[in-house]
Amino acid sequence: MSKHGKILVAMSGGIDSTVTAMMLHNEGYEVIGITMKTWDYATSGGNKKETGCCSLDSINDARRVSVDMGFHHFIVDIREEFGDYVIDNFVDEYIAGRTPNPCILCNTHIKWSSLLKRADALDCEYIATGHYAKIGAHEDRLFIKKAKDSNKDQSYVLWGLSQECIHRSKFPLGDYTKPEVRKMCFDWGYDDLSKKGESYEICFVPDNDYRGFLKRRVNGLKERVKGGRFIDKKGNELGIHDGYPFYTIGQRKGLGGGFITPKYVTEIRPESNVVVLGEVDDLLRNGMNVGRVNKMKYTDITDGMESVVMVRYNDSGTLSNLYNCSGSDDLMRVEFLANVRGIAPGQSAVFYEGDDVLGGGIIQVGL
RNA sequence: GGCCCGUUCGUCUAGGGGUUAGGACGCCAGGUUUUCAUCCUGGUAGCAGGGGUUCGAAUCCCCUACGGGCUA
Repeated sequence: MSKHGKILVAMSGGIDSTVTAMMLHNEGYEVIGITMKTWDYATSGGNKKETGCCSLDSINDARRVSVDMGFHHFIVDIREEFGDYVIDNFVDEYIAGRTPNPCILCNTHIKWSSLLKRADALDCEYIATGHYAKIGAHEDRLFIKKAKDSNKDQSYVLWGLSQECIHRSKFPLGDYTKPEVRKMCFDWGYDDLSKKGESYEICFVPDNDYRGFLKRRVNGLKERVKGGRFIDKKGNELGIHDGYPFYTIGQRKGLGGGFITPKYVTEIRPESNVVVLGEVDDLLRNGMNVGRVNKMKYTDITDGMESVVMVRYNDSGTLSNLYNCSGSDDLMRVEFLANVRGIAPGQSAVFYEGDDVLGGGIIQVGL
């Protein structure tokens, strides 16, 4: 039998997950591929693109690669829980005037739990994914660390993983750069795959038009919210917009012209269907409240602890002090040491200590 | 009814005889990006209309149209 036992690998059919599976196979694991069906792609058309987690033709691609490499392959249908949890939350958040990150919600509440459930059923101790991230240890705790390839680092999207999830996860790509992964893919004979581009749509919004998705999903939404007002911070009307759910804090494009400087969305008021526009500097905040905090490296974060905090994917991070909020153990206040632009409620905040993830949460409000 | 001033990309504007008519905002297209965004690069587009003067007119002159200001 295999040297290390069985491991369940989440496969999308793209470069990253394919190389992950091959690496583990070469290390002596018995690889079992698994692909999640999160959404009904039947009507989406034949778009051949890879994405970080799920893609349109992922199921067919993943199955083909698995069969080719001699792995068992399973498909898990999680459409029901995915729809109930991720998609409903996605819609509710926009209706509430916030900006959700469905991929993170899926990671922390759907993907890992259903993978682990399958791992148990298939007698696998570990699951593996193609995320660019590493795992570190501190005393008896494990935590996520930034990947070797800082350009591809995906530790940000993993802040919500529980200790149990991390203990049973492996991220083989964390020690490699994307070019190295591409080369491995090529060297192992998958030259077509190695040249594949990447795509970035939300898996359940294949045309990349989340506004259109919301309109189709929520009956009467388009008519109900259209004709709202753009105003400036003094209350002067600047124009008419399509409806508050179709904007996000910090957004610049799609606001119409006629201004001398670029305008940005600085505030969204769902109750009055008003979107406030302002200058770049109007987006600056010196702190924020973060809810649903998951602590990772340490069991506790002491008040005033320094951390570099990311407020969006690909944000370079800002040195900050962290404070607990009395009365709630999953609510924290972050004070930035330099002003930060575009704090969007609903997005994730992730706290770093060097490369190590201290924890993260959902932004409630900028201060 | 006399006498002045103004009209340049969709918008705000630079330019006052030889410019590929420059910039900003918008828009479009690429790039970055497992969310939404930001950001970077590139592109589209204009001299109100008609006559003159000149080798040459966005620029000088005249008329027309449309906007502002003193005066009967």
